[in-house]
Amino acid sequence: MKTQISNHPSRTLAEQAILAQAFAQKDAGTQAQVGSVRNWAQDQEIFSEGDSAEYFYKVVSGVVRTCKFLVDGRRQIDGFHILGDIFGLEPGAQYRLSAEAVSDCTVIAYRKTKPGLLVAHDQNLSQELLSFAMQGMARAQEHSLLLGRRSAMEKVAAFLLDWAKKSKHHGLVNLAMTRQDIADYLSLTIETVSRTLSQLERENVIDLPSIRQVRVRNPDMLEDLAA
Amino acid sequence: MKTQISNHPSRTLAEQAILAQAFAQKDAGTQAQVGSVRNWAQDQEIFSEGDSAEYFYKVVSGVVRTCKFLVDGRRQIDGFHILGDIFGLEPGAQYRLSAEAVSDCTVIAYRKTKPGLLVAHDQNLSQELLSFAMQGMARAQEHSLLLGRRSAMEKVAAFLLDWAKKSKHHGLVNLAMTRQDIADYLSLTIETVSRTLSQLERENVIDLPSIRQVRVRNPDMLEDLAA
DNA sequence: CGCCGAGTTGACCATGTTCAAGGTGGGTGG
DNA sequence: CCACCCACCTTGAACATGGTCAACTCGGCG
Repeated sequence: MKTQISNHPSRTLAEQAILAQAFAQKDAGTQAQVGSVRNWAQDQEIFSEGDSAEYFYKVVSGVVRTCKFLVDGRRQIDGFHILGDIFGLEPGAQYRLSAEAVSDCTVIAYRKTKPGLLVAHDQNLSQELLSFAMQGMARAQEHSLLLGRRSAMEKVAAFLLDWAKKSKHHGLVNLAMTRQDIADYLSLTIETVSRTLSQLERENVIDLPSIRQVRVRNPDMLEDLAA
Repeated sequence: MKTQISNHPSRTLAEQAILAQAFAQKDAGTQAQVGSVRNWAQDQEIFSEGDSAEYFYKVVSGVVRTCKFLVDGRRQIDGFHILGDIFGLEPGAQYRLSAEAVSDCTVIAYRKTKPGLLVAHDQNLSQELLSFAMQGMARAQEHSLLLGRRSAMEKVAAFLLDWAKKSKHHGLVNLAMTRQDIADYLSLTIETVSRTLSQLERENVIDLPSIRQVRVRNPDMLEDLAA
C-alpha cells in the first residue's frame, strides 16, 4: 500500500531540510500543524481511493496526480498537482480519489487530528484551509469546463497553455506526465492526444524537441485554438 | 441585472417566514451571519460571471443552476443546486460563474463582510464554511468524472440516478430543468439527450409519463448502464 | 383554432475511438 | 561500445458515436 521512499534519488538531505524550512516559514502562524516531509518515487501510490483520509498534502517538488479507476479499467485523472498545491483534502473520512507520484516528488503531510473533522485550533489555519478548499473547487470546475469543451484540439491547446503558464522557461514546457496521463486527464485516447500534438507541430504552433518537451512557438494561435 | 422578485408566486409570506426560521435554527451558533430570504422567478439571473462576489447563497426551495457562457454561444452548466445546497462561494472577489433560477426559487443570501476574504468571527461558522467548500469541491470533481465518462447513455443514466436518489417519490423524478439544461450539464446535445431517454423508455428502464417526469422502472438496470 | 415553444425522430456527416503496424530512444547486458 | 529490448509514442485505416440539420409532434394558451 503506502510505500514511503526513504529518500529522493536526486535530492540531498540538506536540500530537503531547506525545503522543509522554507515551507514552515511560509506557513508562519500555523506551526502547530507543520507536517512531515515525505518523498515518493515515480508511479508510487501516495494514497488510494477508500483509504482513511488521515492526512492531506502539499507538494514541495515534483508532480502528483489524483485519479479514479473505473470498474471497466478506465482511469480518469482529476488533476495534476505541483509546487504549493494541496491535495487529499476531503469532506469525508475516506479518500474519494487515489494519489500517485507522476515524477519523483516531495510532499508535506499534514495530519488531521479529529476523525471526520479537520482541526481548527487556529484562526489562520482555518482561513487557509477554507481558501485551499475553495481553490480546489474552482480547479475542479475549470476541469469540468475543459472536459465539456467539444474538440480534442481545444482540450489539448488549453492543456498546453495551462502548463506553459506555469513554466518558467519562457515557452518551453517540460511535461512530467506521459501521453496516457494527458489522455486520461482530457478524457481522450492516447492516439488522439498524439495526433493532435503532431498536427500542432505541423501547423508550426508548437515544436516537440523531445518526447516530454513542448516549445510554444505561437502562443496567440494556441490561445485561439483553445477558444 | 439582479432582479429580485418581490414574492414567490406559489408561496405565502407566512410560509417564507417559517422557512427563514427553520433555516436560522439549523444554523444555530451562526446567528451573526443569518442572511436574508430572497425569491427569484424562473429563468432570472441571481448573479452573473464577473459580478463582485458579495454574497453566497443557500437554497431553501426550487432549483438553481450555476453556469458559464462561452464565447461561441455554448453554455455549460456547472451544477444544479437544491434544498440545502450552497452556491456562490468563491475563492476570489468575483463570481466565476453565473447563477440562474431553473424554477421559481427561494434562497438565503449571506453577505461576506470583508472583500476578498470570508468572515470568520466564529469557530462554528468557519467549520461550516470549510465543510461547504470541501463538499463543493467533491461535487465539482464528481461532475468532471461524469463528463469524462464516454457514452451518452452512461451520462444520462448517471444523471437520472442522481436525481432519483434525491427524489422523495419512490422512483418518480420531477425534473425541474429542460432538456437543454440537461444537455448543457452533460455536455451533450438536446437531441442526444432526447434520443437516449427514448431508448431507455423503449427498453423498459424508465417511463416518461410527462415531459418533466421520469419514472424509474428498473433501477438495477439503470445502475448497470451508469457503469 | 392556430400558434408557439419544447421535445422527438430521422438521415447524414464529422470527430474521435479502435485496432493494427511501425517508429524511437533510453537503458542494459554481452 | 554496440546491439537489443522494451516502453512509449506515432501513424494509418476502418468504424462507431454523437453532432448537425431538418421535418414533425405534442401540449398549453391566446
